[in-house]
Amino acid sequence: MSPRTEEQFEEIRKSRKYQILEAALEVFAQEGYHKASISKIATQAGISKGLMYNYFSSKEELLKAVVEHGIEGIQDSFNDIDDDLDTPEELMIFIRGGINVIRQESHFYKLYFVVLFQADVYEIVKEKYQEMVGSMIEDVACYFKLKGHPYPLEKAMVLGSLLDGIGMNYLMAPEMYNLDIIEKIIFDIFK
Amino acid sequence: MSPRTEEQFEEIRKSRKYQILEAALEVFAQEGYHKASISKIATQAGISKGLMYNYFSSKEELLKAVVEHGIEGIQDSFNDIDDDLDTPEELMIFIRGGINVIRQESHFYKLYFVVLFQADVYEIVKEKYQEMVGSMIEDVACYFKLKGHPYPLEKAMVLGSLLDGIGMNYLMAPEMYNLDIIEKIIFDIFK
Amino acid sequence: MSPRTEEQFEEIRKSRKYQILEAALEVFAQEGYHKASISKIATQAGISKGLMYNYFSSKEELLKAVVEHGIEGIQDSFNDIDDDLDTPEELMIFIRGGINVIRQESHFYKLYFVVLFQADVYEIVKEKYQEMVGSMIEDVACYFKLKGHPYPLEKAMVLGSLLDGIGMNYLMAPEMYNLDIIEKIIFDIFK
Amino acid sequence: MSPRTEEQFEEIRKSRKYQILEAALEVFAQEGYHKASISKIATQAGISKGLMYNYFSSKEELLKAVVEHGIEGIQDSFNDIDDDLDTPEELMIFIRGGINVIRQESHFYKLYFVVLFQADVYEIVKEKYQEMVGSMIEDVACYFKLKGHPYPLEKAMVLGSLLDGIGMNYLMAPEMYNLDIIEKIIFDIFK
DNA sequence: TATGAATGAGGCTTCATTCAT
DNA sequence: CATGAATGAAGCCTCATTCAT
Repeated sequence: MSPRTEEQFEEIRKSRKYQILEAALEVFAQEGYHKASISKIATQAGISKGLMYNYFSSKEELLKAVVEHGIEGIQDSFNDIDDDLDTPEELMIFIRGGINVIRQESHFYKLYFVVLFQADVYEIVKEKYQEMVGSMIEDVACYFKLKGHPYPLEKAMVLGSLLDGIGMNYLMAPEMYNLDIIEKIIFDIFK
Repeated sequence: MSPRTEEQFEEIRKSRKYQILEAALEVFAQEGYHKASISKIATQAGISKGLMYNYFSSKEELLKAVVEHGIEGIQDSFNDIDDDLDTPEELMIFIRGGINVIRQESHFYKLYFVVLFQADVYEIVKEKYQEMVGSMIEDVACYFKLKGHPYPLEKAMVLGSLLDGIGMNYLMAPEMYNLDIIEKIIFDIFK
Repeated sequence: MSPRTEEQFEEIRKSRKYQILEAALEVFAQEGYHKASISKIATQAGISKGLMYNYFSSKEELLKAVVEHGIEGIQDSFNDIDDDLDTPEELMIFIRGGINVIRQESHFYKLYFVVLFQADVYEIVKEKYQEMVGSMIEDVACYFKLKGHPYPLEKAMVLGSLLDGIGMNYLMAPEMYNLDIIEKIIFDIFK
Repeated sequence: MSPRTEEQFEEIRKSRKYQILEAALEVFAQEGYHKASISKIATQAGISKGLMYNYFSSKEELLKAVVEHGIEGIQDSFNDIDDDLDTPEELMIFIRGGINVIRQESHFYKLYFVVLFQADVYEIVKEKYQEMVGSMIEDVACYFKLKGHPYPLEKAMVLGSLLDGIGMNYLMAPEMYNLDIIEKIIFDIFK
């Protein structure tokens, strides 16, 4: 067997890292930052505690990486929509996108809330989050301004908050929230 | 000289208990259940760690008591409204009530979220919360049914979620949320 | 009401002290020295923790007093017998006395073992105990010497140990030990 | 350089575990369960407090393991005898075995008593002890039944109690108990 | 004399992190 | 690169003891 090339090592590292990030996302979301233990995350990722520290220098760094990783996922989900937001139809698509994130990225969404309300944890990832949220709100505010709404920014905030609230409650009791109907109601409100 | 009377002891206990509950509410809301330490809560309350256990038998019990204490506060805020919810005016009063809670009971509101997303912690106070939230949603659903809305329950959930979302975001960045304008927008939506 | 006389005070103190000693004996025997809490003993005695310290300056002092108190009880039980030990009949009476102590003073007997095997606790009351045990062994050894036994001291120790062992096991499972039959067997052995 | 093999890890764990069990046996026997601190046991074993929990999940589990460990030791001491108990010679061997346990496994013997009289502690290891004691008593009762004794079970209990009592007193003051002479006396009694 | 609030040391346990191999 | 043994700080909780009233 010839020794592995540098590229192969790089490949291994990348896939390991992904493995760890996925495991960490799940555990953080399930248990919260402080309750989640490195040990459990390592087990979930199928590696040893020691190896974790080869990839992430501390629990905090791991969380930061998980959040970055998750934001990328969210942004991918929104990417097709984000571009333009001019017509009501596009707003509907945006809203539907938001609700789909709730449906599909529930792990990350949960982490989002878990992290948001853990002051010391939030500090760690504040910047990344605000960047993500800010740009979305801005886009939507643009739309409402275009439509002549007197308080476009606040209206956008209301929409954003509504989606957050739906997501939050849906995560708590998915069986009670019929997202299809709720989507219709939201359409009806913001059309 | 002479020993304290029973009333004196009761007085001491009552005021200490209040003192601890307030401190705990603040620290739990700030730090989350797991990060908040009994030690810190005791310091915040100006007492020794040991004394905490003279009033609450465990951290869990303390949390339960804090939540109960907080719910009482909330219910006081809503007291005048709870009764009937028939006219749009009454719904407006209800919404204003919700927003006032966000404004005034921000500690409890934060605790509400902090607890909601920590599965193991939520388990501790599930019952108390569900009772509070359930009855409110029901009242609002009744209103929408009365008004002939096709999905009254879901509509009520949307309103509830919106208030939750507003509360959440307001807590994260109060300086960015103009609650007066937002109140108007919500009125406009649900009138 | 005329103020209480000094004698009355003395009377109260004595009866309180007795009350505490009885409660402590029970709790110590039930829970062991380290597990037993002053709080529990006080409750059992029907007084406050603080008052305990008016009568006994520390937990250790309390234990010492309990043991002294208990030894007095045991010695009373043996008093009628101890005097002379010359005939087999008298030995029988002695043995029966020992077994009756097991039957009747089980609290103290239990404390005896509990204390005996708690090195630091034993240190506290070593002297008292050894004094009590030593004098009994001596008496019995005298008897066996009189009877011409080659190792009277050891024989006495065997009898003493047997009674201790019976007591120990009886306390662990009284329902399994038929003391009447066992008494007969012992008689048979040492007659 | 290269990572440890699984066998190396196993070796480490086995020897550490033994080290801890020995230390724990000594400290538990010396101090009793409640007084013995994990801290002290760890120090005695020459390891850190934290490491203890890598091997035993709690103080209770540690005690259980220590008792099991001790019972194995005892059973080794009795191994040659256990089989049959038919002739007086075999009973003598049994008795000698019991006395040798007193002599050689004094730590465990002391633990036996320490645990026996701490109700809550006894509860932890009840099963293990009862199994050990029960089978011994049974064997001896069988012997006395064979010999036509009217109360074989009680006679066996008397022998068991005698050994317990000897053990107890020997542990309290080994210098005063000449086990060789006592052995002879016991032989003489039960022959 | 009598109470129980208050303290603080110490015990059990968890867990992020380090390190020898 | 990979493992898990090992450490130590920190957290929850208990309890003997003190003290104001």
